[in-house]
Amino acid sequence: MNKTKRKIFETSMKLFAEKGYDATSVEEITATVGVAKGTLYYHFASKEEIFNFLIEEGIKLLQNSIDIKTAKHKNYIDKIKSIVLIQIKIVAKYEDIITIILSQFWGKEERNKKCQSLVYKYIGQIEKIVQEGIEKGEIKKGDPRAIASEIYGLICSTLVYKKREAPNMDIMKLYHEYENTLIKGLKIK
Amino acid sequence: MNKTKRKIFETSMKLFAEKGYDATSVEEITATVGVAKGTLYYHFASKEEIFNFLIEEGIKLLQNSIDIKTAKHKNYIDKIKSIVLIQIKIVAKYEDIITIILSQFWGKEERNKKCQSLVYKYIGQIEKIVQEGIEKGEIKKGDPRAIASEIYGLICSTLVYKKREAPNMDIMKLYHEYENTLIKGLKIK
DNA sequence: ATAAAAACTGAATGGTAATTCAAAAAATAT
DNA sequence: ATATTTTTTGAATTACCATTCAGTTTTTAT
Repeated sequence: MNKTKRKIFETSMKLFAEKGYDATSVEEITATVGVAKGTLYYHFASKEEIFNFLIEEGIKLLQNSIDIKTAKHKNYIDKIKSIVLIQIKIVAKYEDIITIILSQFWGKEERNKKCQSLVYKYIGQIEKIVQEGIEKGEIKKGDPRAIASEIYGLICSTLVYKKREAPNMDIMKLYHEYENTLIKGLKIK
Repeated sequence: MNKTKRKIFETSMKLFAEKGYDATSVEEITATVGVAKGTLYYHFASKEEIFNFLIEEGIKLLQNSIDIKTAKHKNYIDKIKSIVLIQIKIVAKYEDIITIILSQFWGKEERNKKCQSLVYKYIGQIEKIVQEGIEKGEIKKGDPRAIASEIYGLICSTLVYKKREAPNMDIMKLYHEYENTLIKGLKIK
């Protein structure tokens, strides 16, 4: 990706997270980057295209991490543990992109739906792991859909915690809290 | 509240939830209700005022329920249980208002900040209960802030679950899932 | 029935925003 | 050095949108 294009992309991400998609104008993006409006339209077909680009990047982050890390573990509780930990790490590192996903997930506009389908795909992946874990008798019986939503909800919990609490929260401490509550409940006996 | 005013309020709520605040025009609100634009401005000073009204209503819903229900229980685990159950019920009943709170919580605009301060007040209330429960030795030791965020996060989990799964989800079934995971982890022993 | 207050109207105002495009500048190839 | 392609510019276009207000209709009180 071109240097200018990357700058436009990163600035958009920052502004979308701070002000929301609609409240961020193309004018403001280009003024912040220091280029003319036309330059943005040379690199991206529209404001919407920047958004789509962004969401795809964000979900890739989550999904790739899951694929790689969960494969390492044989035990299903360990797989879940690694998902929970990765989620916290991603929130800490890519706060802006996660903020955008969480704020744009709701609603029925085209933009929202794109976001939803990507998030659902992600939750589906968690669900599948939970499902298998239950089948193998490693995870306590329950509704995999509900459990997957609960695990995904920790992304929201973590971001709220971070925004409320501290810019430099203790990742491992938070992870152990989740391990002691939600994850403990998933274990058999 | 006047009949017309209520209609404007309810229509705004529905549209804000569906399309987001910025993407919903005053034109669209009044056209849906079937009144002239001026009527909206007779009842509300601005679009922003409708929003503030809405957020306050939403948080009152959560907060009043907590005040009433938690007071009924002496045991702290039971207090937490009742919060978790109320949250699910409120998401089921007032989906629109919760959608708006979850989508408008993020960001640094005036509107977002109003939302944040109200949500933080709500989480603070949960935190206080968790704190007391730990002090009395009824809840397992841990960071009350993290646990409170985790409990609040169940609102997000529930709404995601509802939007993904079913318009008429089984409230008690979902509650028992949360009871079996997160809440179980809070118990001593 | 009349006066006063409340509710409603919709055209006009002022502003902002996304997108286009013809021309200029910069980079690259010949 | 010249031609060609890529990148950048910013004024112009088109559209929409929140808010105002002078005037009208409806409701309420006397």
